[in-house]
Amino acid sequence: MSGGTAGRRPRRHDPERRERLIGAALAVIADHGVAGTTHRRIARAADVPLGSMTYHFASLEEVLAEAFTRHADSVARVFDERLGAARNRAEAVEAVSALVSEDLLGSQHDLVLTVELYVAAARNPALRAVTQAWMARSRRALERHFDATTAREVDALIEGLVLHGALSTDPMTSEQIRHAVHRLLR
Amino acid sequence: MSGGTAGRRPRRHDPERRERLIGAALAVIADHGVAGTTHRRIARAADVPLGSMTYHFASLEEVLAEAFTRHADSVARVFDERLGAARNRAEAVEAVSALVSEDLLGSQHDLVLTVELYVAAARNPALRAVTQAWMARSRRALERHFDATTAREVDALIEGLVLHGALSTDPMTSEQIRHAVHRLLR
DNA sequence: TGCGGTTATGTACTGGTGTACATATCTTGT
DNA sequence: ACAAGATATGTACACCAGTACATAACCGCA
Repeated sequence: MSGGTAGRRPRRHDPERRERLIGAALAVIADHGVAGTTHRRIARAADVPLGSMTYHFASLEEVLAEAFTRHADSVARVFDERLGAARNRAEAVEAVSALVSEDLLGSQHDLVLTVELYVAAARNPALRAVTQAWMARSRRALERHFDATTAREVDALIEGLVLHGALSTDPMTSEQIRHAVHRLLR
Repeated sequence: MSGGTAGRRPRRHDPERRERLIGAALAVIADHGVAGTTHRRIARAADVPLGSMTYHFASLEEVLAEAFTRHADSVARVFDERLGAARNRAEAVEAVSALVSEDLLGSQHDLVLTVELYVAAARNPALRAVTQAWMARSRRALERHFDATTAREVDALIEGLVLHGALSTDPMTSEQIRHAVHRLLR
């Protein structure tokens, strides 16, 4: 209908295209998984020609690394904010509950990205560095309110609750999550 | 050296080849991830010709489904045994600790397989059924000793401890794991 | 023993992939 | 205004994947 034998498409002035591409990559990963993420799919999602990918990124691995780095950063920022706002231990416990049920479990998009990152990191050293930096940052945020041992344990519980929520057809309610967090930290 | 222009290789009588292929598939998944799992790689790992794959399985998806089903079964069996042997709540708590630090975190092979299953399940309904049956079975085993709410919470904690252990360069010790489990179940 | 169907094997085919690269067009600094 | 370099675009190529299928060898059974 619209295209047919489309001629050369008009060149677009598009600074920050690289950033847009990273965003498109995250969308594709969320939709199709790392396994289903290709140069062509990302390009289509961002509405740019294939060649634009190879111009802006040296390899597909580089795209993935940048995309996951951005994802981890954005989740970590929320983590920091939630816990930074807490003024005492009770508020911190509440912050963790809210973090899990509202932020982490709230968006199926982010949920899937996180799990995809986990498995990709298991095999890619660059991505493993990303997850480790992220874990360290989370723990540091938790240690503003809890001792090191406790921080580590809560971190593991959070991880489990998230994963459980991502996979179960019958995910836990906010109340159940709050109950679990309180129970560990009581 | 050995092959050159190898002629037709002698046909082998090999009942249970199908089962062997499933085992080979698990090895390949552990080594290369689901993304890096191909008919050819599995065939090479099991030392059978490519055509044998398409004879025994209708599709690669079918191979994955059968492989993960076997994996989940074998992990669930250990789960059942550990908790079945516990005679009271204290022993059950100890069983969970041992389960995590010895069985679940013991083998890098199984660990990787589990994470790979998680992400594959996020996108493949057949595999999602596998994980859900597995989750249900775990919870049932836990409910032999704990009420439903507690069972669910422990299940999540286990999941988190395992994932944490799979990704961290600095995994928790058996003592730390025991401490975390006791803390939730105290 | 011979026959039928099950199992095994090699190979061809189509499609999609990452990447390289020649070309075209724009922005920016002078 | 103009050159130079940065950015954009289309296309080609080599490679590897899943799958289909024709052929061959074997087992079990009458």
